[in-house]
Amino acid sequence: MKNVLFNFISKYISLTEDEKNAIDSLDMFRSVKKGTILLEEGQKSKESYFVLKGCLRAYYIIDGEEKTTAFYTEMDALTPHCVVNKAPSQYFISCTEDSIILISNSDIEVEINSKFPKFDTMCRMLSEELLAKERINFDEFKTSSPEQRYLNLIQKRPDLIQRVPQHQLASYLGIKPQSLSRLRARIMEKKS
Amino acid sequence: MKNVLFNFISKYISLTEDEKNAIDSLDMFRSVKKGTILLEEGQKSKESYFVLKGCLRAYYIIDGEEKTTAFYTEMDALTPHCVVNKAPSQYFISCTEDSIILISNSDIEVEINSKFPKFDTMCRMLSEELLAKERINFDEFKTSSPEQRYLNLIQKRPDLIQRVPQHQLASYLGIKPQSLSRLRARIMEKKS
DNA sequence: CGTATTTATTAACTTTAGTGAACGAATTTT
DNA sequence: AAAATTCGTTCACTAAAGTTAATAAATACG
Repeated sequence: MKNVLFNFISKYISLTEDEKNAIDSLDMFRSVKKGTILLEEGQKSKESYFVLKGCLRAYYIIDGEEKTTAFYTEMDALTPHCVVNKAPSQYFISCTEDSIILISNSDIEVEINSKFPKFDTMCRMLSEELLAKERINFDEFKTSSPEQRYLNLIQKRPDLIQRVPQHQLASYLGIKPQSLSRLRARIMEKKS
Repeated sequence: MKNVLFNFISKYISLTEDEKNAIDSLDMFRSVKKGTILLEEGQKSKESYFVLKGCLRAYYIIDGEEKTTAFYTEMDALTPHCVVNKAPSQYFISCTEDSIILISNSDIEVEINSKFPKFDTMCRMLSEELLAKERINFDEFKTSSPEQRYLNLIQKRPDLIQRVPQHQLASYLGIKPQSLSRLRARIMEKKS
């Protein structure tokens, strides 16, 4: 698992042995059981997550209903809004599978970043990249119908359709579970 | 206008006179006329933009139709996907008003960032902030109906409704111009 | 200035999503 | 193992968005 992390980092910066040891000594790896809630609405957390194995889900509870807005899987990084904003979280984050994740604390990050400016650069590159990706994603969502979004998801993240319950996928696609069922039936119809 | 920029920067880092002069000497301020296209589909640009005054619009052309996905106004920063990705742009960026903007080049940014690590930190903070905001925005979009999105826009960016043509707003809200017209009529109906 | 084009609205009709309810299947709880 | 809950699908119905077309208003252009 350590190597998975170092491989990921090496896409952005190169690390010396010293730096690798520094990261190692932070002891950020965590095994979390399916169903564990990492962040709750109203909480002021300072934790960011990096998924090495498994799947995290972000969801709101609006009028008593769960609204899933994001899934984070292998190699996905997530800094919740409340960490950046220093305000109570508006959403929950839970594990949809037994997962191995990296948890970092923003206070420690500040320390590390000032000790190793390289990390600052890496974080900058990573969040610029994630921002660009997020925008493209949003654009695709805006410019397509629920059916197109579903077909697009099959192409881009086929694993999600297997590993995540249908009703969570539905709100991820911005629709109700019944509509997703219907839409899937419609697609099957067309194929035959 | 210079002061507007320095005020913005001061939210993230503090600058010495030397650093201010360094920025100044880059001569990045540009006046652009309404209608100017800053980035075209297929282009490999290295330019990022910061809006001091005016409004930029990002749009795709899909099946011959313009699909507006974003507006950038005063104090908004924008690094197009193609700059991060080093790939041809999928969308256009144009000025919807006479504007004063800052144009920076990614090659120069790399230089500046290595000379003044502070800038690296600022860029990291800025893009982390923008990423968190973008996600919240996307979440709101996903979890609400076109009508709610429109009402939300009135609250959050009332200026846009004034300064931007209706049909561009429509695709920004993920719907057709006719639907926006109808939806507006429906809201008026309810109020009375 | 008048003409052409673009923009916004309205209407009729079609398609698709939301809603509430019912049902069996799967999963969890006891 | 039985009971309870959750999940996915289907159905009938309602509400809202897409589509096509017509028209009026605003804007741009020669």
